[in-house]
Amino acid sequence: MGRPVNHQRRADLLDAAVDYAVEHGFAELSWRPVASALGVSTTTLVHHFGTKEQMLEAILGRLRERTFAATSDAVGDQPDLASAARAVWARTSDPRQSAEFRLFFAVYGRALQAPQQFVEFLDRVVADWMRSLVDAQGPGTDPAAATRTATLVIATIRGLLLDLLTTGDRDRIQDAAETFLATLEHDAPPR
Amino acid sequence: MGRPVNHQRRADLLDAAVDYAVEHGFAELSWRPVASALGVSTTTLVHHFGTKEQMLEAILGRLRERTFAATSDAVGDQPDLASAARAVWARTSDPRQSAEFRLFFAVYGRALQAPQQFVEFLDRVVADWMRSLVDAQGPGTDPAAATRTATLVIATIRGLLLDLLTTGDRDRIQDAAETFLATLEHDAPPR
DNA sequence: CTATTTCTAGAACGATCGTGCTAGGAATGA
DNA sequence: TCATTCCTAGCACGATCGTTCTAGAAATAG
Repeated sequence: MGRPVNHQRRADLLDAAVDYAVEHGFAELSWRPVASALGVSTTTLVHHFGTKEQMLEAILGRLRERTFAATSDAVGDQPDLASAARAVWARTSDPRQSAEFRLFFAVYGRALQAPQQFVEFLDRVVADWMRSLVDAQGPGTDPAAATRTATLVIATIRGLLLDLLTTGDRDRIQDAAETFLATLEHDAPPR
Repeated sequence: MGRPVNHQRRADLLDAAVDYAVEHGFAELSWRPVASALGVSTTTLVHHFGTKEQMLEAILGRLRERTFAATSDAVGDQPDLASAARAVWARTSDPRQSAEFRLFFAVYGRALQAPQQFVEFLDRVVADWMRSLVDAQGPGTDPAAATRTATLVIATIRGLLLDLLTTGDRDRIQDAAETFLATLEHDAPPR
């Protein structure tokens, strides 16, 4: 009985809030500016998200979904880890995603200083990728070697992405990425 | 004429402020709590640092000095890049420095979303290390290869450090680090 | 229609924010 | 000594913060 809950409304507001965060930065998220930009009142946001902490949680959860989905679905289509890593790097280094990754690292850095508040983000920001990249190496791979390689791929791609977002030296970083990807191709068959 | 400027006083306050930031996080830096923790008035901080933006700039500048100094001075003592990278990683992954590196990444993420405000940090956070690691490869190395290798070393170490600060899985990450360092040793002599 | 629940807005609360003003003690040169 | 400059503190200002309260419009079931 009564008016039914509109879940789509919350999802739309959340997506718009993430867009706002991508544009204006994670550090400057407060009810009033966000509400103003979204064309609603602060009360509306409070109604749908609860407290500000919960809104931040929702935003970074949605952001993690976005960034993971935007790059990980290419992994499944690749025959081996080297191809998968190459596909991930291609999508990761896409300039059209740079704003979203900037927000990603802003959230990441903040989460490292408030682990109890962003526990889910920290739990999944590495683990989701580990799972995906271990799977990409096939069931025949030695688990220890697969874990080692996946760890290295995640770290290198994120480190290179940090460099790219910092300096914008695409040529230099792409050169280094090629070198790394080449080692994956040569070492992929565990000899 | 008049009372001379006490530069040491500002330096001491700055160091204490960095300590506070390391402990309490970069996101929660405001005059009053910092002043209270340091046992001074907000007026004193304003007098020595000017605006809050200038204090943040001073803090992250000092932080970058600290983190760079704590790890880079080992580079000069090493005979080749592989040894240098190994020494850097050993210091970087030292648990006693984890709080400082957490702050480092918090600042880094925030800087990526406000590049004009943290321009000096972004200019130097990669460049200082590039210089140091290119030098470590000796004058005989091909410049392009040296740049490529230095880029990869910086990215990998920072990516692995991110993972370590996130998950704390020291064994897994150390294992991946060893693999990476081994490739440096085998490829170091440009054959 | 009525009853009930959701959605939205506006106003107001106390708290905290950065900053400016005022003023007095501390340390120097003349 | 006196004049000058630095250092420090207390206070107040306007702005913004997260949150709560009140109330009306919208959408459902009966």
